[in-house]
Amino acid sequence: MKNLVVILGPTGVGKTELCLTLADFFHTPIISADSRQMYADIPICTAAPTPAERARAEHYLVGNLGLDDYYSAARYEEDVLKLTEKLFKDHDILLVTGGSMMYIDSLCYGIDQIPTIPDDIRLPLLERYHNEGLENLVQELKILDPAYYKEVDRKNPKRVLHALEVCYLTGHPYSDLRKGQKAQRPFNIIRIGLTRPREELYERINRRVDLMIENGLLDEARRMYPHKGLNSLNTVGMKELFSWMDGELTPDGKPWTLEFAVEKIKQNTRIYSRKQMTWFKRDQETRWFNPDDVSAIIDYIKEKRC
RNA sequence: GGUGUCAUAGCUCAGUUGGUAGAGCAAAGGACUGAAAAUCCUUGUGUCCCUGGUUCGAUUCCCGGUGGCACCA
Repeated sequence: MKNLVVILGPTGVGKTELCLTLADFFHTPIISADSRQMYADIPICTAAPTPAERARAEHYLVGNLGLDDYYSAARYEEDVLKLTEKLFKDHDILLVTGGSMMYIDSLCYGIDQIPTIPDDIRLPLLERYHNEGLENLVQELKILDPAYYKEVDRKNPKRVLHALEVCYLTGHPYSDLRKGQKAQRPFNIIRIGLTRPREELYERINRRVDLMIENGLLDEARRMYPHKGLNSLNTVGMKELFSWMDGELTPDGKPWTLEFAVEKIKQNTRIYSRKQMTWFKRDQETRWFNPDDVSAIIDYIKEKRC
C-alpha cells in the first residue's frame, strides 16, 4: 500500500521548511497543493519554493501555469492522481503540501463530475449579472433549479452564476450533478495539519510580507500590472499593490500610500490564514501539530503508514 | 498667560431639543463542489475625559480641572 502524506495549514505556518525536512527524511518528492504557486510569474508574491529550496527535493505543480491558463480544483484532482500513479512506482510515500483548501479536499475526497463551462456560456451570464444585477439571476435559478435555489447562498454571485452556467450547459438542474459522494483512493492518506498560536502566526506573516518587499515584490507587481484583470492576479500581495499604483482612495478619502498597501497585504494575509483554519478545522481526519515538532510528526507518519 | 474650540467603540467620527448611544474601518466567528489567496454571510456596552452643581434623571446644561488643537499676547 502506498501512502500520501498531506501537510496542510494556514499560510505562513511553516509548511515549506517542514516539508523539505520530511522529503529529505523519507526520500520523497513534494507535490504542491497551492493554487497560486502554480503561476510561474508570481513566485515572490506566493512565497513559492525558491530555486535553492527546489534543489533540496523534487517539486511538482509549482510554477507550471501561465497567468491566463484555466485551472480548477477538478483539474488539480486529475493532475495529482495522474502524478501519484507515476511517482508511486518509485516511492512508497509521497508528500503533498499547501493551503488551498478546496484543492486538498478534491484530492482527498474527490469532486463531483461537472463539465467545465465554456466562455460562450460564462461570458454572457457575467454580462447579464453586471447589467441586470443578481436578483434577476436568482429568480431564474429558482425556476431552473428549485432545489439548489433553496440551499444556495443567494447573495453570493459566484455560486448563483455557476449554478446557472451548469443548468444552461447541461440542460439539467445543477443540483442533479452534485452528488457529494466521497471518492475512494488507491492509496492511504495521512492528513497532517500544522498550526501555531495565533500571535506567533501573525508575527510570521507580517515578517514574511516585509521580506517579500525586500526581495522585490514591487518589481514583480509592476511587471504584472498590465495583466491586473486576470483572476490569477486577484491574489493577496498583488491586488493591494495594484490599488496603490492606481491611486485608489482609502475610506477617509486619501490615496493609498505604499505603506498602507503593505499593511493591507499583511492584514489580508492574516484574514486568509483564518479562513483557511475555519475550513481545515472541521475535517475530522486531520491530526494537528506544531511545525517545530518535527520528530512527533515523523513518528506519526511512521505509525500511520501502511 | 488670555480667548476660542474639541474630548463618545481599538481607529476616524456621527448623535442624544436631558431618559446611559451608532456608522465606516479594524477585530472576531461562519459558509464553501470547476475563478477558491476567489466569493459571500453574521457579530457593536463603550467609566460618552475627570470632579462638583442644577435636575426625578446628566454623556448631553452649568462651574472648575486635565489634555489636544487654533488664534491672540
